[in-house]
Amino acid sequence: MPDEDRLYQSLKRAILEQRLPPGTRLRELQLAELYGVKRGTVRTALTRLSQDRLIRHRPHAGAQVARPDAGEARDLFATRRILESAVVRMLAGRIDADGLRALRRLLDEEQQAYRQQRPRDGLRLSVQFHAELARMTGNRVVQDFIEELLARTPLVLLSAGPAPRSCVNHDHGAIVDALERGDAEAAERLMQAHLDELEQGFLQPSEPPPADLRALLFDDEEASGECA
Amino acid sequence: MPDEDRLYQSLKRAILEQRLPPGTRLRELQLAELYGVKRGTVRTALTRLSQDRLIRHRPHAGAQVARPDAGEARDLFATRRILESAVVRMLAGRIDADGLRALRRLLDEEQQAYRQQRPRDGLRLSVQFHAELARMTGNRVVQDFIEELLARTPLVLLSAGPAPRSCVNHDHGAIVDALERGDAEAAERLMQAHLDELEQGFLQPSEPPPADLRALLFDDEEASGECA
DNA sequence: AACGGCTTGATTGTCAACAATCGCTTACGG
DNA sequence: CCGTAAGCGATTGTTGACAATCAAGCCGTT
Repeated sequence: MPDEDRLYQSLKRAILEQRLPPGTRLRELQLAELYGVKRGTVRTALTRLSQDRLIRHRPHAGAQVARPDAGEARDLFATRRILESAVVRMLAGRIDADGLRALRRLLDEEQQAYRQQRPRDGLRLSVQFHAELARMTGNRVVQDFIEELLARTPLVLLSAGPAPRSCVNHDHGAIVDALERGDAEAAERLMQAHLDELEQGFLQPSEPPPADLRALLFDDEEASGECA
Repeated sequence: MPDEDRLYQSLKRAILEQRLPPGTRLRELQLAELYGVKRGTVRTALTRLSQDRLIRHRPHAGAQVARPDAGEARDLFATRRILESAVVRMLAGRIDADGLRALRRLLDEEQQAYRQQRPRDGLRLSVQFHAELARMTGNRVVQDFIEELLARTPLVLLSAGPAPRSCVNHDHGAIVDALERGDAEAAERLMQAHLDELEQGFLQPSEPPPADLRALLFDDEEASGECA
């Protein structure tokens, strides 16, 4: 079933890249036509996304991209602090030269993307940095949890304040330095501060009008958008 | 859709209570007849369980209860240590009298169940103790993660060694005492030790023959079984 | 003009029949 | 006797049609 997985991955990625704002209505027939699949396929993909808490699925009311409230945002960031602190604690000192090189390469690409006004790529690389840290622990369970939280993070950010968040001054570099020194405490502290900063980027709620889907969904390889 | 949720919850609970051994084949038609629902209903329930990693779903090969390997067992326990340490750290000193009373009541019931040779109830109450701790943090994200890990724990235990695990000498009481004293460090240490103990209950692998399902699934309110 | 009920269109949920695939048995040849 | 390949039964995957439900607009009454 490559069809269903394609759809699932595509929607998940669209949410992760902040192309699908919270509250966006997802109509089965519309998605089926857009992706050239049957409605049943759409249905199971939506079931899976619902289980991931990325969409809300109320009986007979259809599916819409999840719109987490402030409480969920708080809980989600608290959980990220717990898990990602543990990740850097595990990694400190134990990471090898190849790993450090890979992380620094991501850092470079990320900063370059932001400098060149490609904030979408920047966001993607920033997320990838966190995912890569989790992957390096070798703990698949932690990795899966963190990836789930990474996918939900754009939703809590966009639900809380309007637009282009996560253009924070990236202190990812300092974390890598601490990892290289084997300074677990500093790495933990820096990671927590980093996540605090991200969380504090909150603003007052707003209501973004859900636009047409086609442009949002089939943008997988395009770059566009500005960064405030 | 109460039907589909009923099935999902029932299967999940059967796995949690170790009534469904790892590797048990779950045939769609069979489940549909057992629960008096249509096959489509079974199908979406299985999709959800698969997303929870409680079952394995290979195309055209059907669904079976997940059979996690030793690596997954290690990762799962490591993750439980991370999350549940954080839970008791958050709770230490901040838990109120009502909370302490509720926990101690669970402890009593649990010990009583084991003393009265009702290991199934004991297991259920033991799991409930961990779930209750997570709930008390007020962090729904952490709570959901821990509940997912609790559901998967029986699978990694049964996949690694044969039968009636988790009849460990329960040191839950000491954890509650530390929480009452507000001794976060001790609570963390005790929780880690407790989980270590559980993990060390491993034995060599074995192959339990998947028996008939009806007896296993519709045992929701019955008590039976012995404890080695 | 405000209100309530009704009709209608759109959307989701359900179902049963059909198609595809897999594992196993069986038959055959070496 | 062993290995191999074809056939078969069982199981899963897919599809289109139908039923149920909801939201919105319309109409008539007060």
